[in-house]
Amino acid sequence: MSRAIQSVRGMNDILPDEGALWRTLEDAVASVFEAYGYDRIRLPLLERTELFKRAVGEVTDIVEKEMYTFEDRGGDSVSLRPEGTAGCVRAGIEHGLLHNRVQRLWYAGPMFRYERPQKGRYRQFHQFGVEAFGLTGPDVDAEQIAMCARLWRRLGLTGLRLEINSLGTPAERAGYRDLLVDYLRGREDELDDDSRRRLETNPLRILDSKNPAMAELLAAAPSVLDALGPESREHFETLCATLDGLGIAYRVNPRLVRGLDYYTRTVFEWLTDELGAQDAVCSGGRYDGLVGQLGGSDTPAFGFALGVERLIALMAAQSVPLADVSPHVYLVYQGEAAARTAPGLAEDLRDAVPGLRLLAHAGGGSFKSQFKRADRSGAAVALVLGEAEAEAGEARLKPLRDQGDQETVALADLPRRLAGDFGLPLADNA
RNA sequence: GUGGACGUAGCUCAGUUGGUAGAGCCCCGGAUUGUGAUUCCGGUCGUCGUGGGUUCGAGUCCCAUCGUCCACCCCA
Repeated sequence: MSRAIQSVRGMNDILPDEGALWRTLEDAVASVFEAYGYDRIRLPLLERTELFKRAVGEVTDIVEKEMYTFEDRGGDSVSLRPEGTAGCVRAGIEHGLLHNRVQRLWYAGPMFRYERPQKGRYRQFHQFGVEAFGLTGPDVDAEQIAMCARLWRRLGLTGLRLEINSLGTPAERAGYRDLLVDYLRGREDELDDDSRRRLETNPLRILDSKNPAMAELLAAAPSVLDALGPESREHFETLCATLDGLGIAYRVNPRLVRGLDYYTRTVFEWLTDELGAQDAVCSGGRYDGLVGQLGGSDTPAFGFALGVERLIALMAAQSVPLADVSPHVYLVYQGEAAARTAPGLAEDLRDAVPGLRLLAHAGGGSFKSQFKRADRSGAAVALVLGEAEAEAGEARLKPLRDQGDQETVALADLPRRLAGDFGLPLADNA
């Protein structure tokens, strides 16, 4: 026997056990996003490395040490996407989707980052992403935050906290950066090693350091919000007022910064304290400069991404109600006559009752083990077609979940009976 | 990349100062029971993550390696 091959580290199989969880989330996301008029776009997993360098930022950790980058056979440097916005903007520019018009898009799929795996953090992970282009005002900012809130309600999730902040225009942000660096330089001996390193590379990220020893130092640091110009300030204040009007609670966190370089003005994060260290399930913000930076005409934009594995974990932790994906009917058949009629019967029932989930299985072994299998399938009822029933043109119907009495039903009556039992419509010609 | 914990049957785990591998669940077969539940009996599955070393003898000690988990870091 040869050695079994394992999956690549940090790349997880999503087993059927989790099917209902994923399905519930996918359905909710699609319907909520569509309710706001967002259209789905499907994007490649692989892009030119240059795209991410320009979009995400050359000196970010993501680009410097977390991308799966390699040369393809033609010698071009390509990378597995570490996030979705860059590819979405690239596609929008390439196909003229963003030119002089408003565009609302969403996408879903796996992202790749070479990190050390831990709870809520994997090398292949999944995101739902939303991007709106061509809208300057804080109303889109509020719209997308409201979409998130609606999704939480729709899923039945509770305890998610919203934090918001504004980073200002690139110029304001740069000015603030200098202010912050000056402040921290003056206290360099109080900084921990990580912060001292980031002073050179990405000073804003020092603000969300988890080291409690830094808390006092950072509390006294200058705030981005004070560095905002009048227009950025008004944008932020209008956003806050809109959220108030919508009844969406939030906390202004002037130390909330994002790891990607392209954000301008509004940034936000939805946090939970039920998932350990990886506590952000959703985050995003405004990126008015990115489209121009990637070669398109200047176009304001706002977007966010949901971490699917984290939301799934939260849904499981909160025992949220799930879509039922188990079969309605488990059809067991045994004997020659039954074997002839059962496959046709199964097809006819699926035709006659659209939406009916029917699993058909040729019976081997005793009916006892048949019923066990039927039970395990999660089906609501067993439909038993033995030799005698097949001859007589009927079947035995037996509830599985609570052991009720079985009854005999004529095959001709089955469609109406099953449709009624499961609240499904009958096909027009049935 | 750094630190810590852990890797024994499909799953959850036990395995005592080193003496040739166990339980429960699951699964399969049977008995009982007028249903597939309960109860009872029987049965299958492991080169104890992998490779070295110490020893008469290692799941148990040592080294290496791979993997998992948690935290840092990073971020969804």
